[in-house]
Amino acid sequence: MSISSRFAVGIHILTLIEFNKDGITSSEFLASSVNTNPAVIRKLMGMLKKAGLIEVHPGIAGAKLTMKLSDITLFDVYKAVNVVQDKELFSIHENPQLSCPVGRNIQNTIEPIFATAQGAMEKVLKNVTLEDVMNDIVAGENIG
Amino acid sequence: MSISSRFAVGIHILTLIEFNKDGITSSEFLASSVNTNPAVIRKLMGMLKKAGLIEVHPGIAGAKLTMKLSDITLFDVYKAVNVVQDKELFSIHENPQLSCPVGRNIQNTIEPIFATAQGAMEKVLKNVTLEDVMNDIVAGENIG
DNA sequence: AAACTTGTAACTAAATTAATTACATGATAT
DNA sequence: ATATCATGTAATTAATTTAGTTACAAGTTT
Repeated sequence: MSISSRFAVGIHILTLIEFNKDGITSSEFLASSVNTNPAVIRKLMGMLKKAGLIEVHPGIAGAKLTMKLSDITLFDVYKAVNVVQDKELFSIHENPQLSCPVGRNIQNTIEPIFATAQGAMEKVLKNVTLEDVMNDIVAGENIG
Repeated sequence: MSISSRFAVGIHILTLIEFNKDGITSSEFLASSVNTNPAVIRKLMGMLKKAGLIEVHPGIAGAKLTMKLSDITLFDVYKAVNVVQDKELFSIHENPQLSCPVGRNIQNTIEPIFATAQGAMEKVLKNVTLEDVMNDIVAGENIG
């Protein structure tokens, strides 16, 4: 199964807020670019706000970033939108048979390997900032 | 969301087949160690067989590995049990608004980043063999 | 033929996702 | 102050996936 598109949409939201920084970026505006329902966007905005990435206020139209794009990594977004919990990218079967040598050791053996694999994936996300994403979008505009 | 425990169970199955190589490793035997239903195990056995990792025959009790543990990586198991498709660890929202600069570039921008992150995770799995897993299980037996 | 095994299909309950609708609450402009 | 518009949030839905369960056909052995 795949990691929720909340992550991709979260990146989209933050990038577009910056792209539209001189205008008002409402949930409806974002929803139209993402092509989804404004309520979906508002739920995500709530998560991004809770993580301290954006500033939004009830009744006041528009969201703003709280930091520079270069200070926000994809890992920050990934954590903000809650798509994968710590050490839970891979699930391990519960209650193996303890009277079996394999059954009683498999969890302890596998867990650190899975954690390492998850960590390697997350490290890539830590090394990409929203500024990198923005630059690529702008380049796509100029070349494509 | 998490990657299916089919992966962890697949590792369990293969390791136990080797551990019990002088005996007969039936789906019922495996199911009791994993603590699940034999039909679940047989379905996984079918996947492992299709991937060429084990040999099983209708009507004949027991499965055997087709290779040495040191020749099977966790990545092989991961692919065999079909838990994550190529370039699909992360899902990306479909149909963003093409009239928006961010909407029309976000997919192309994000895709390679996600592929890199997935690749980093999978690289870890490629660098661990079932022999490593077995050694850790044996060590757990001797120390723990 | 009886007993046992693998291979598979059909069905279930639980969990998650993404979308949708609805509405309370907050802010603002006329 | 009231109409208007935005955010915040809850409830509901359909679709998908998972893991388990039951059942049974087909192959093998004794």
